[in-house]
Amino acid sequence: MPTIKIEDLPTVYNAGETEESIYKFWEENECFKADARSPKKPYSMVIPPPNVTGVLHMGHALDETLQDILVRYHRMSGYEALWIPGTDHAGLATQAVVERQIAKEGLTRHDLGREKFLERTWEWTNQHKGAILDQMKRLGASFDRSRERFTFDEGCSQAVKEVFVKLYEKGLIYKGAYIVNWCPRCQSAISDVETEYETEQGHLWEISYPLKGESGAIIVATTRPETIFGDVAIAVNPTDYKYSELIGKTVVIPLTGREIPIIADEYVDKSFGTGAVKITPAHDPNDFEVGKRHNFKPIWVIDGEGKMKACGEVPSNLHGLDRYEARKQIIKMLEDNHSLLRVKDHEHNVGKCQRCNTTIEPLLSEQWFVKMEPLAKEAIAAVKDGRIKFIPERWEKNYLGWMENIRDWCISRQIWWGHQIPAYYHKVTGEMVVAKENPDPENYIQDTDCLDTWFSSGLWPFSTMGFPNAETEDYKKFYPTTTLVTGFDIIFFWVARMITMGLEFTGKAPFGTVYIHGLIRDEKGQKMSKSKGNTIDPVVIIDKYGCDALRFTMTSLCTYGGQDIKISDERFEYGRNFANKIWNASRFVLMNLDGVDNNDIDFSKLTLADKWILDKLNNVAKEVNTNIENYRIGETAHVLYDFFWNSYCDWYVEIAKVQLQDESIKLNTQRVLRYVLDMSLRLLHPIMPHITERVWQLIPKESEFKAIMLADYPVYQDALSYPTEAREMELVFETIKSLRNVRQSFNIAMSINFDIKIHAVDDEKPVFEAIESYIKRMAKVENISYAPASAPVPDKCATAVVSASKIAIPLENLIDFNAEIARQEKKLAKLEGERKSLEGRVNNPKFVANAPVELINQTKARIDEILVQEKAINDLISSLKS
RNA sequence: GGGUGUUUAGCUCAGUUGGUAGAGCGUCUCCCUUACAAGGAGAGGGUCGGGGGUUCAAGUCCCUCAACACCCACCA
Repeated sequence: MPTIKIEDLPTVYNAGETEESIYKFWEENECFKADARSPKKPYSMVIPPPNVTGVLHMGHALDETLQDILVRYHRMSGYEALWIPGTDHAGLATQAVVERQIAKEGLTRHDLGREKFLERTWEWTNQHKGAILDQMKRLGASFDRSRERFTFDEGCSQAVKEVFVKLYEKGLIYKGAYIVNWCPRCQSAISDVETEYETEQGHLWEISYPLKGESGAIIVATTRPETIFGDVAIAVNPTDYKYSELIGKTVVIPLTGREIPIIADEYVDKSFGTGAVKITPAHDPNDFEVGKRHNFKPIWVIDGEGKMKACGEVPSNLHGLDRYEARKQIIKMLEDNHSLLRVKDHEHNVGKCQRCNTTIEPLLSEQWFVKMEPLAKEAIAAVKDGRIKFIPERWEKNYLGWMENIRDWCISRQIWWGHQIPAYYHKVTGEMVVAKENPDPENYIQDTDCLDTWFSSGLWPFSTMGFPNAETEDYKKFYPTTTLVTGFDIIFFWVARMITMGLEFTGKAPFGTVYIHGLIRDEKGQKMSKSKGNTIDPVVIIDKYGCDALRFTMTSLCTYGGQDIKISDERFEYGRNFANKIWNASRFVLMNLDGVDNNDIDFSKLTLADKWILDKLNNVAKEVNTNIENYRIGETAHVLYDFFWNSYCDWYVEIAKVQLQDESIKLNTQRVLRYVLDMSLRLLHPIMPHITERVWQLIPKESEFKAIMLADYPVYQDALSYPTEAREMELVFETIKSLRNVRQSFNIAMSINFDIKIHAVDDEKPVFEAIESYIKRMAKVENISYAPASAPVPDKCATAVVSASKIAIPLENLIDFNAEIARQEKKLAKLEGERKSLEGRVNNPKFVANAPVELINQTKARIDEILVQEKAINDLISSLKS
């Protein structure tokens, strides 16, 4: 690396330039590559694979940042850290993209045929597969691209087949006709978790079904009159006296005249609508159940495109009509027929396809399912017995609640892009064989359906490690993974399925900890979405503020409780300013290092301030380690921010400027400055990787280290603990602060130096003498003289009370006595208030009896301290008044 | 209908076992002090949503009410 003159570095940190070159440096040196043969303890993680169709958004930025912090921290803490990246083939989403593309050529996938269409989709996928991971490089993600995987690659496909066949053989996968959530736009079944409910303003139509062979009718309420042709019965509650005489009778469906019976079923709610329900087993899940109980044959009247079926039950004028158009026509027909008695407004929940927001059509069809209950047992046990821990804990309840009421998982999708179901049918006999490979391609054809994308992502933690081969080096070294980091929105979709599949097929929980963070929202707390136009593009933020600024800001907004995070563009100024602070403080230190290339501090020469900052750093290191290990990442950011800015920059660096003037301690001060900077950078590195790496490489070193990201992470050391000195240092701070306070109160410019006289109590005098140089420099004091504590404060003085001593500042022509008296009285009132509340406590016998001794002594000591100060202030006030 | 979360300074939010309320931003003063004005120094600002309880002591534990947010289940 060419020699860089620190003085030539810009005074404003240039994030963009730095980040690109630093990331390249890491990649070129293969810093992210994990070694399966390493003797170090493993720390492993898999990325929640983003969709290949995906574009980087703020949710990724948060998720990837948190993962990267954990990986970098463990890598520096002596673990062999592996983070596997990859992407999800995203069945429906990707297929939709390619379909849109070929639509421009005027083609549908059916025009191309399955094979050609898949070719096109692979082509598209291969072009875009790496794109989102490339974007994630801008986040500084230290994942191992040499191990990059894809949920539809050869290895994952093998894993899927293995799992499918085994589950089938165990009887845990079955095929059957059930009501599924059908998306007429995607033209595929979707699972329960892919369905979202929205409240919609609809109508409740009351339709009269005349009784057969006698006068009278039964009135039925429905929200979906277009399903009328699929009715197989009218159901009433068996205990409903209104209808008891009608049960068993026959009614006639208006418009078609088909005859159906009136039956009794518990399912019917007497108080809703008219208390009578039409039963349409082919198009409603509850009706399907009722139909099954009463042995009715379902009648399909709506097809997979959401259009009225061209069948005998449906009047021919409606054939092929869209369901909503048909509804209008049917209502009109019923009106004409005088069968429609009433229309009421009715608010109800309508299921929507999560992907395209199309209203789903409950449709009876033949699909593949995974029987979840037997699998859920172990998945529940693993969380209950602590093999898997959720952070924060409350998600455990959420997970368990879902698992304990688990429903079978519809895994077949009527799409082409994805893992084709490994079931084969004999062309003639129709006999079905489930196997990894086609037993006889001459005579058998494969099931045309594909599997739900989440089926393959459910295997991700072990399919990426080589499964079904359990003998690969990666599998042996890195499986199971240590932590899984994700948002709560995919606990059911993904986390739950990885747990069930992992336990079933590897016998191990796929990860020990599930760290759930909040979701990113806009400044008003609304979900970010393209349609709302309230999205913030992480790349734009990175360009504007820098990646480290983005990471630091996000991290500092993470709470342990995993609250959602509201962000706006300006919030990132916080991280940018901090990065700039790091940059400039580092520049100062580097400019004053005179080439000092080691941290060999001479401990016999440490000053009070040196010991204080070392003690502080030591405690910060301890806190940071504990915090990260307990997933208190936001807290980590706060601790480091406070230490670096408020302790190191605002106090120690300022003090060091004084110490650097003193030749006898100059070198040691340089070493302390260097050491604390070095360690601070390491502590900050997991959160702000680029700037720390950049600065760290500028620090002169006796031997060339490769990178800060491979350096040791600082830990607490007993040898660096100076609690006594740390407390003594408080006197320095207190003195300087009160002098600054006086300066401000009397409007004395920083350019004007003043003299002070310290009325020191005996045991504090030597301490004041020891810290004179700090006081002079940092409070802009010219001369310091001393007087006995008992001596009266001279006239025309502003006074500061510090600890038990008084400091008098002669202000000749400047003093406004009344202002000074008011200032002191205000301070006195505050002290008195505190003292009284403390005295009330100490005088309470119950407090004395119950409170810890430590607290009692502490309280008493504080009261004594206040008394001393009060006396000092009172003396002052009376001398001012006279 | 069931569940979870939130309510603390003007704004956005921290606050680990109960022990004298914190940060960032914003506001007001002063300052280009030779790392940094994306900076430095200082100030002001809160009866911790309402009510009740436990305790010597409650932002923190218990009960209750209210408002908001979200999740699950779904009634034709």
